[in-house]
Amino acid sequence: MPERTPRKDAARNRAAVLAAADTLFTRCEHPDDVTMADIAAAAGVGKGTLFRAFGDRTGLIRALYETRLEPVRENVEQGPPPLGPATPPLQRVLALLDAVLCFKLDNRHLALALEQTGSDSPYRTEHYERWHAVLRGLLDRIPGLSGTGVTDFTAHALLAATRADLVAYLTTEKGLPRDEIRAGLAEFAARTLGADTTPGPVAEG
Amino acid sequence: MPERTPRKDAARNRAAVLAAADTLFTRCEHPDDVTMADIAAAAGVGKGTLFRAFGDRTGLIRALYETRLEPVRENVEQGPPPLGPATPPLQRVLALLDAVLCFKLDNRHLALALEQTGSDSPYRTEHYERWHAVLRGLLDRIPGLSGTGVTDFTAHALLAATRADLVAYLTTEKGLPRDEIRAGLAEFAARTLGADTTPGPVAEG
DNA sequence: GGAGAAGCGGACCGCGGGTCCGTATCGTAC
DNA sequence: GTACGATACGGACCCGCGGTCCGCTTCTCC
Repeated sequence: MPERTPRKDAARNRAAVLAAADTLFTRCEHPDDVTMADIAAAAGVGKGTLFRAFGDRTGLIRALYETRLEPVRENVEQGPPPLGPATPPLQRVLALLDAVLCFKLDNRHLALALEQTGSDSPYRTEHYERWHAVLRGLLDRIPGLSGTGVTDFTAHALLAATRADLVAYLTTEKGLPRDEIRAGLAEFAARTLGADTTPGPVAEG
Repeated sequence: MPERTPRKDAARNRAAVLAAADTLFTRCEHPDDVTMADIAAAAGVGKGTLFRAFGDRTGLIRALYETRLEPVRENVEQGPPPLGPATPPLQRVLALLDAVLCFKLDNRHLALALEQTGSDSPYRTEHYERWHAVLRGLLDRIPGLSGTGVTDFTAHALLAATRADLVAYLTTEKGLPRDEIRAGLAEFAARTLGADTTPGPVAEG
């Protein structure tokens, strides 16, 4: 439990690996194209180092994902409206979903890599539990939804609409432009929340 | 294009492999536990036969999935209400979603295996396109939704709420009972469709 | 600067998907 | 029934990837 501080070279290498993995996942066509050996080589590091630092492939991807996600998390937890806590529930739900969607659009390959890490459910992650808890809490505060006991499922369902492979499919296969997907999600969410449909343009976070 | 009929032993082996794979996937804890060699052994067949018949692992899983799904498809396309075509759109959407959900509950491991076939998007399948097309067609006929141009996304989003890994997570990790999930999905769907919430009990198909 | 802990790296391993080809079986023509 | 080409069989084999191991290097602390 003393949580001793890591050695200098270890910290440097860890950062190098994350950076290398980031660029590799960004450039690649499909997450499987990026092997652990590739990442090690790109980081100028041995494979052992990489596994020592992150445990396994899933651990590395998770760490990278969390790192990238950090700014969004911060914005949600203590940022200004419309993402921050001062926003009224309904608008904040919409803002949050849009933020998650945009994140997945911007980090398509990384999110894909994370979600399709075969042996490990994408739902068993810290950040998913976090999003779900926040979303559920907001839904409970929306009139007409609270107390029905289905806010839990609703939160899951809304997040499911931002799944990385769905996003990848809509953009890559179907060629849908970014804003069309955002508008689709926004209207879908608004509808399930009982808000009237106001499809006005959305500002980028 | 002549599509010559397969040899008798080939047909027999194909059936044996499908049957073996079915029981193995049903029994297993996680889809990855079932290897191609396992399936071949259980079917009393060489690995070569298996790959000759189905191309690759994905092909085998897809074939098995489609086979299992066939009755549901038939019911939707030409069965009696509430799944069949005679049902008014809104109710039929609900019935269809419930049918898909029940299918995934009943074939959890198989659906999981299919959806997490790494290198191949679960959206690029015949049956997904089919469900989506049907659903979208129904949504277009529901007053208050048609013409908005978002029925396409809505159909995707509704189907996303039935994703196999979400279902697996809710049942296995969260321990939610079957009917609670069905009720959750039903209410969620009803809400997005603008129907008032009538959480009455649902009959099993 | 010396000792010991912490970290490094890349040869190595096991396993699983996919291939290959000599052999067995089937369908058909006679 | 038999002979023969086409088709399918099967399991030894290959390859690539995630993950491990251990002799060597580098850091840290006194």
